[in-house]
Amino acid sequence: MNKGDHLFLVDGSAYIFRAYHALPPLTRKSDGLPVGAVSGFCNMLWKLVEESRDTSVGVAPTHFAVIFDHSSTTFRNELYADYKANREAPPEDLVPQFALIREAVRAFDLPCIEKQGFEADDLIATYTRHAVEAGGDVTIVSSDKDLMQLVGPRVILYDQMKDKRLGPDEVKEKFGVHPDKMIDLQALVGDTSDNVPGVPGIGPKTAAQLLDEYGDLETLLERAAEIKQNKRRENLIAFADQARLSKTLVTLDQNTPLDVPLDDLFIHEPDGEKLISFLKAMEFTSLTRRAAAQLGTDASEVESAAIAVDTPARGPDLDPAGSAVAAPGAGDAALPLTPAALVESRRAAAAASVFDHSAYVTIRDAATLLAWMDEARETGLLAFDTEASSLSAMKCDLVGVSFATRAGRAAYVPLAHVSPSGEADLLSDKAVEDEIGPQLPIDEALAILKPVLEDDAVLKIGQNVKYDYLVMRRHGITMAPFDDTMLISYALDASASLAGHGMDELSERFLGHKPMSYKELCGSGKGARPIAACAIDKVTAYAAEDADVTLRLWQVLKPRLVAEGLATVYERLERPLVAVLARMEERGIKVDRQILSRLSGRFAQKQAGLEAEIAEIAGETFNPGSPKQLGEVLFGKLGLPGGKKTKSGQWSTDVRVLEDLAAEGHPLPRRIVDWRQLTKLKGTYTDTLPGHMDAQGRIHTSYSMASTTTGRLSSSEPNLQNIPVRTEEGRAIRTAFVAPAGHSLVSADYSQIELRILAHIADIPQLKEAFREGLDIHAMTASEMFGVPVEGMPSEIRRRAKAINFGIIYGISAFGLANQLSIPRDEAGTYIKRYFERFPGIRDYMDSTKAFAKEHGHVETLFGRRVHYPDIRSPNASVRAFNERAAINAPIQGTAADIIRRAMIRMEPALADAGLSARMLLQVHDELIFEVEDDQIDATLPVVRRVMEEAALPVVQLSVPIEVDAKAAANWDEAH
DNA sequence: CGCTCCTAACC
DNA sequence: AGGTTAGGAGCGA
Repeated sequence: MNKGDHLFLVDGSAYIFRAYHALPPLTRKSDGLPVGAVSGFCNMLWKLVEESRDTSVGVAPTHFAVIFDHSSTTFRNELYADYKANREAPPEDLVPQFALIREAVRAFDLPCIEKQGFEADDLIATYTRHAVEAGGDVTIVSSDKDLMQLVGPRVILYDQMKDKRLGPDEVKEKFGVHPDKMIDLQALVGDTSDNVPGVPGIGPKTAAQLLDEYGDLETLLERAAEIKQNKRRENLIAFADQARLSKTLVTLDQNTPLDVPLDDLFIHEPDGEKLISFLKAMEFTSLTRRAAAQLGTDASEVESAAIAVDTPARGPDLDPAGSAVAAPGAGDAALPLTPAALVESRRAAAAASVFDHSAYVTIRDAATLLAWMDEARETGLLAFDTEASSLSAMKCDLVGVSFATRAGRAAYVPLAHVSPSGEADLLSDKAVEDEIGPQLPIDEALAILKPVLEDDAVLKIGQNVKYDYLVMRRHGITMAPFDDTMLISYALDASASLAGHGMDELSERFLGHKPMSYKELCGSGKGARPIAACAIDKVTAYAAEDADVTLRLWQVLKPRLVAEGLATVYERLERPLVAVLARMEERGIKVDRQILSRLSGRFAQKQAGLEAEIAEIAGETFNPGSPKQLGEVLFGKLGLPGGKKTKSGQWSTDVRVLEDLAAEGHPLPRRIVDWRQLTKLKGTYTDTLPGHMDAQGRIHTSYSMASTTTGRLSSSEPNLQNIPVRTEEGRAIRTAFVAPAGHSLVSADYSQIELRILAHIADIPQLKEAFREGLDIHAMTASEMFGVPVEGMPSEIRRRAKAINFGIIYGISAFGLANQLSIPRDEAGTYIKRYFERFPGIRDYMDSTKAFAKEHGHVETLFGRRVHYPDIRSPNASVRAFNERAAINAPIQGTAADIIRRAMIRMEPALADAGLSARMLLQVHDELIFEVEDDQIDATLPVVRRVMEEAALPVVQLSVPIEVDAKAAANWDEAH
């Protein structure tokens, strides 16, 4: 190659996929051979060759090569096993075309280059380097951003589809960095399609900005501590090595050994006959005609080539019917069936999962649905998932259901899909059916599903079953029995550092597979469409995949319960609660709209008054809701002494700061505090709750069983576990929670449950004694610590002791206690020391819990619930300390959570046995709320109290009494 | 539009 | 200081 020569390098593999996806699927030759991608490839290549002859556009090539990936594993996999790990297997009908495409390149008389163990990109990089060193120019035909790093004064990238040429300036414009910084940029951003990790939270824009500021990746990583934004700084520090690894992954190898030297890529005149004969064999008539005309060959005189195609035999891991994950019974039978062996075989099988969307079935008639239900009866298993119009189980409409009977075998039944064109109202039913195909009438489909969903002999498997359970209940079906993969995962792996138990996450973790996302299906933001208006074949792929994933997750996770000794936790504390919570959510609690609206009005008035005063005092109108603006007014304009700063360096304006300022006599902070409280009450409660009411005036919260680490429930949409109680104005909101005529609300709450549990677990004689005698526990603590008699104790002393008691439960620190009591840290330290002297059992408990957690990586409640704290071994002292405190708290908080769960599970049968109609509505961690017929109140209270007080029995007999206060009243405020 | 930060409601 | 959910501000894509 000489100066002035021009090398064209075609990224053949990228070309193939573009050709495949650009063309309608399943283009076949007359004998059935799929050739769609070959056709697209030939057309693109032909066009490229034609264009490149036209010297008016660019420089005509003197050298030319088409370069392919050879194998899926390269040297990069040695650096990083997961490289390209989430690449899906190529579509089935594309596989036989790979060989044909290489044939095509040869027919064009062009060099066809690939090399074992190297990616096409590395070969391209190496040829590019050789060409540039020889003084030539290079055009790389590809749009892959991985190749941008090669762009330079003599090297451009050509996107043939878009007819765009990218030189250094265009790269800079597109990515914000020059090509020589592309590698650093890619290392930061990562690449999901190649599974290059990058740094989380850094996208192309941020990366470009950071590189612009710091110059290059290494400098950036070294100086990461200077970055202002919290999350960004932490990620850059935590993932620095990951960024460096990413950099080596994305850096192309320019020194690949070449089997074909650069000079051999010299172009020569194509052999017309060879090309025409190939094109004829492929039955590409129009391209044959064009090529014949251009090359001056008479196509009719050329014999069609004999093309031998080997369709590779499908390996077992490509079998969509799913030997990938063994069906229970079949694949497992040969194993020694110890729990651990079963777990291991399932884990290995699941990790090798292959998903094939094209194997999923859309069911549009009764006969097919019946046949699937027969299959479920045979296997005794049915993974089941409902698709509905929203995430709110109590409000949504059913759109379709999907299920799987074994790994890889899954189907979707569309039930209420509408026209994607969005003209549902204008179209007749007939027109809709013509557009989207027939759907089983919803009643007919549910009638077929019902006997199986209610069949004792068929285990239903779901992910977050409570949702599906509720949706089906609203259609008259009560699912049973069932397993819930989310709850199994929660019982197994509840952890502070591992994120969650959502299906996508579990799938990636256990199956190594990223399922189609809801966004991918329906879009997001403005472009989002309801699932009912999405193309049914896409919904089939999505929904059936969910059922398939759920089934496979169950196969991996369920055996772990026994192997890890958590079956009891799952079966006694998790699974039975699903239906209990579902019924509570279904019932909802009655709310008086009038009371809320009156409160809103009152709050609004006060709020307006305060706003006027605030503006008056500040001498300007500003938004008191903006901590930023408020900080400027208080500490800038008014020059008040600023105290704390927040993590991001702003002045803190939280209650504590404002209260302190108010104590110093300035009128503004007090009003801000009041304004904030009113705004909170109004915005979060009185204004918002009415929007959650149904036509009957009831609010149905949704409980999450798997979103806390400790075993507590959480409540959302709306959160009914944080309804105000502390202040009088806040409590007024509780008066709006009422019972219907002839009924009252009963509130029953455990008294000091966590402290009692602490007294039991840590075995503290004085505490246990005090609880047995029914003494004031905080006063007793104060008396022990400060030597003050309980009689006539100043309230401040008791307050401090109370804070310490709570602090102990929270895994006390001098810092935290000092903060809570607004006292110096050394004083708080002295308190803690004295506490430990008085109650040495507490220190022993804390030390042994920490030691246990460090050794095992988890702690346990009295009922065996496990909470994992892997980070308790962190080298970072503050991370470690945080995990230690959490590990101390978890057995206490978690045991309390277990106890109330047990009470809830036993409550309904106990009430029924007593012939009572009381209905459990809400749970607020240590409190249960019921709706009770007025004439049954006296009979109900003792039953409720007894079930709650005896909930730990017979598994655990606490050495302190458990006490429950229960009261009936017209509204929640008075009952509490 | 979506994310982070700050604040605040609860046990 | 342990465990949560929610709303508004502010910012960047």
